[in-house]
Amino acid sequence: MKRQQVSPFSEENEIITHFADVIVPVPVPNLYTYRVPEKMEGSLKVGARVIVQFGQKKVLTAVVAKIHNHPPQAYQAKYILELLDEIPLITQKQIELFQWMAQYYMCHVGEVLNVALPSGLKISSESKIQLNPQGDWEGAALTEREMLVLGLLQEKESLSYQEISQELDIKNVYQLIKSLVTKELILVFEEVKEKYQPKVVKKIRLQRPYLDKPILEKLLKDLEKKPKQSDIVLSYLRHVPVFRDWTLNEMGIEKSFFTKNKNLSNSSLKTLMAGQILEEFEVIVSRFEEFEPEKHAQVQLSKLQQLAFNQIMDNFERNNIVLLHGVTGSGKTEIYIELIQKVLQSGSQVLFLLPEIALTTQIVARLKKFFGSSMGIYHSKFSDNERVEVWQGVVSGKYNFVVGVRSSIFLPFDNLGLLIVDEEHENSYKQHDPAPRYHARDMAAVIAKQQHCKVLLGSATPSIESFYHAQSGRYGLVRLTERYGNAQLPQIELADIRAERKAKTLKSHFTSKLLNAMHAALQKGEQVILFQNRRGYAPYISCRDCAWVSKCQNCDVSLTYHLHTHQLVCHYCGYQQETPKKCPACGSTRLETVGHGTEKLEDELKLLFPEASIQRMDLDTTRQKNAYQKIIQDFEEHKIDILIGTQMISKGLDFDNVSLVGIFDIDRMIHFPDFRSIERAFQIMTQVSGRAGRKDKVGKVIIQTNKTDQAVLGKVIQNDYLGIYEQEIEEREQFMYPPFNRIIRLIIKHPQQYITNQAADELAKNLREKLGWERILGPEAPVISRVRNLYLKNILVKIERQNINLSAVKNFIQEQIEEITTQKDYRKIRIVVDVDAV
DNA sequence: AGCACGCCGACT
DNA sequence: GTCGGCGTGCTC
Repeated sequence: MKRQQVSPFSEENEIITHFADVIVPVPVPNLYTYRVPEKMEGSLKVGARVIVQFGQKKVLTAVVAKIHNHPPQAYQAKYILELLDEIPLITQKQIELFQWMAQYYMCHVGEVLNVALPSGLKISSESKIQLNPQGDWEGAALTEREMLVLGLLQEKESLSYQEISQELDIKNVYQLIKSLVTKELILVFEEVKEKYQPKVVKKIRLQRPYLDKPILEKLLKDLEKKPKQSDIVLSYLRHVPVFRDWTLNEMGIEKSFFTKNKNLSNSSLKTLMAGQILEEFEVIVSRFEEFEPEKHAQVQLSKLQQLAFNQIMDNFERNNIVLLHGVTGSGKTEIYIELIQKVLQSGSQVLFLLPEIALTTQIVARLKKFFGSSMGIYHSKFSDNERVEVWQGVVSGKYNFVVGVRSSIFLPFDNLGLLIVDEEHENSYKQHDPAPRYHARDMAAVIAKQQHCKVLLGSATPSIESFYHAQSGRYGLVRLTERYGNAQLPQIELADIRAERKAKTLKSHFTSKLLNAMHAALQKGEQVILFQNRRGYAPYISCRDCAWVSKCQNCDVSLTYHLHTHQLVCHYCGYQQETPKKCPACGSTRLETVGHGTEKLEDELKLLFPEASIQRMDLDTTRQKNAYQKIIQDFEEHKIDILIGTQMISKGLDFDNVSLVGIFDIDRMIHFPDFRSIERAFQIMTQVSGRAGRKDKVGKVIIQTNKTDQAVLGKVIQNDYLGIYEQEIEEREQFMYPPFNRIIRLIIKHPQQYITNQAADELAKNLREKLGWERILGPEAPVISRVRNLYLKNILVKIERQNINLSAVKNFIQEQIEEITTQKDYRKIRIVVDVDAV
C-alpha cells in the first residue's frame, strides 16, 4: 500500500527527532542531551541503559532520564550509540530517587548512579593502543621510550594506558602516545567491556527426527551392536523419559551428566553427536540454586508476638513508619516473617534490610525455609554477576522479596509494600565513602513515601533519633519487652578492675570475678563469649627506656602489633612493617606491647584455660570466604568453648548454650569524644549481652570496668533503654544535635597541616557570617587528625528541622566550598560533605 | 573523574 | 631549541 503524496508540511509526515537527557556515571552536575537515532525511535525508554560517547575518548553506559523533542541550542548533540535494554532496568521512580539523593546528600547524580548500579551493569571503555599495520618505523626518528612502546606492542597485541605507564614507569603517557599517533606508528582504539556474563550450561538432547517412536526404537535396535553408544542413549532415556512425554526432550540433560560419569564413554558421546543423533545446545541458567520453601514452614507466634503483630498492623493504619522495639531474643524475626508473607500474598514486593555483619547464613537459612528461591539475596560477598541476576530478577518479577544490605535500597522495585530495616540503630547503614553518603534507614523512609509502602524499623536498642520520632507520634511504636518462650534476660554484673588491681587479684586483663565465672561455666559444659572491640595483639608497642611508640608514617595513629604475622599494622591506611627488634629511637631491646586486642586475649586465655578450645573471630580471622561461617558452625556444634571477638559477634547470632558473656575495654568506648558515644556503648553492651542465655537458661554477663559508678553501666544492668533515652534526648536538645537539628559535616583535607588549618578557618568564618555563630561548630581536628598523609579538620553545620530553607543552606555551603577551593593556594584541598553524618 | 590543551622550566 | 611537567577547563 503506497502512501499518496502528502504535503511535506503536513503533520503526518513530519519527522520528529527525539533527544534523550541521560545520566552519565561521572561526577558532573548536569544531565547530558543526546540525539536518539531513528532506529531507536519507539524502543528507547526512560530507564534504559544506553552507550554514549562522552568527551573525545570515553565510551560509557548512561541511563535515560528523560525523552523530549527540544534540540539543544548551544551545541550539536551526539547520537546515542547503542541501546542496551529494550526493557528498562531502571524505573522512573528510581531516576527520581537518584536525583533526590544527589540533591539531599550534596553530590552529583552520576555518583549516585555509580553506587546504585552493580558494576556488572556498567560498561566503560578503556583506551588501548595497537601497532599501525601501515606504520613505517624504519626511517622514523624515535625516542628511547617510543622504541620501548613499539617493542612491547610486538610482543602483545594491544596495551592499555595503564599497562604502558606501569611497564615504562612513567606517569604521563599521553604525550608519548600522541607523538606515536602523529608519526602514524600506532592506532588508538576503545575497548568496550560488557561485564555481566550470564551463566551458560551445555546440554544434550535427542535430535528432532528421533522424537518419533518407530525411529527411536529402530535406533535402539541398531545400537545393540554398539554397547557404549547404547549405554549413553539408554541412560539419556532413563533420565529424560521422552517415550512418556516428548516435550521433555526440549530441556534435555546437562552435558556434564555424561562427561562426569566414568561408566559412559566420552568418545561415544561425540560419535553420537557427530552422527546427528544427539545434539548439544546451551541454556542460560541462574547462578542461584533453586530452593523450594519447606512445605510445613509456618511461624507460630507466641501470645506476645501475636499482640505485637496486631499492634504493628494497627499502627500501619495511621503511620507509614513503625518502630518495633523488642528486647534481644524477643523473636522479632518471626513477626517479620509473618508480615512478609502477608504482604507477599497481597501481591506487593518486600525488601528486608540487614546490616552487613548480621546478614549471616543463620538468618538467610531461616528465611529460605519460608520463601525458598523466590527470595533474592543482595550482599557484598556476592559476585557482580550474581548481583546483576538479583537486579534482573527484581525487574522480571522472579524476586518479590529481597533480603539485603544497605545498597539493596537501589534495587528496581516498583511495587514495594513493605520495607523492613532490622537493627535500625546500626551505623553501617550509613555509607561513608564514596558519595552519596546516604543512610539506608532514612532512604527507606523516602522510598516508602514515594512508593506508598510501609516501613518497619526493628531494634532492641533503637537509635535516639528513631525513638524520638516514635515518641513524638511521627512513627508508630510497638514494644516487646519480654524474651520469647521462657527465656529470661541475662543477669548483668560489673567487675571492678581498679579494686582488683589494688587487691592484686587481677590477672593481666582478667578480673578474678570474670575468671571464676568462666571456670564455672566451662565446668558445666557451657560456652563463653568474650567481647573485645579491638583486633590485633596490642594497640602499640613502646620502648621501656625512651618511651618511643610505634606510629604510622602516613596517619596520626599508633601501629597495632599483630602477633601471628609479627607485623605492625596501621588500621587506617593498611600500612605494614616488620616489628623492629630494637627501639628505632634509642636502640634499646626493651620493647613491650601496651594494651590488649583480641589476639592478646586469645594468647593469655590459652595459658589460663589450657583445656578449653578457644577461637578468635575478628576481621583477621574471617577474611577468607567461608571462615566466618565455619567459626559459627564450629561454635554451634560446641567444638569451641570460648569465642572471643570484636563487634562481629554482637549481631544476628543466636546460640543456645552460651551462659556467660564477658565484656572488655568498654570504658574506652564510653569516653570516646563524640556526642553519640554513650548511645553506642549502651547499644553494643546490650547487643553483646543478648548473646547470653536462651531457652530456659538465664545467662550471665560480666562487664569489666575501671569506674563502676558510670550511669550508662547502671542502665545496661537494668536494661533501661528508656532511661538512656531520656538522658540522651535531653542532651541532644540542649546542644542542638539530631534529632532536633540536622548535621552536615565538612571534612577539609590537605597534605600540609597549615593549609588545612587556614582553609578550614576561612571556610568556618565565611559560613558563620551568614549562618550565624551557633550553627557552626569548629573547625576541630578529628581524633585521628592525619590519615594517608592528609591533615584533616572538621566543621559541623547544624541546621534546624523547621522554618529554614534547607536547600538554600546547602547551596550556600556549596558556594562557600567553591569559594575556598578555587583559590590558588587551596587548589589541592579536598572537602568532603557528609549530610546527616554519624 | 578523565582527558586535552596550553603555558613554563631543565635538558639533549 | 624541545621534552615533559602541571594547571585549567570541558565533557551533550
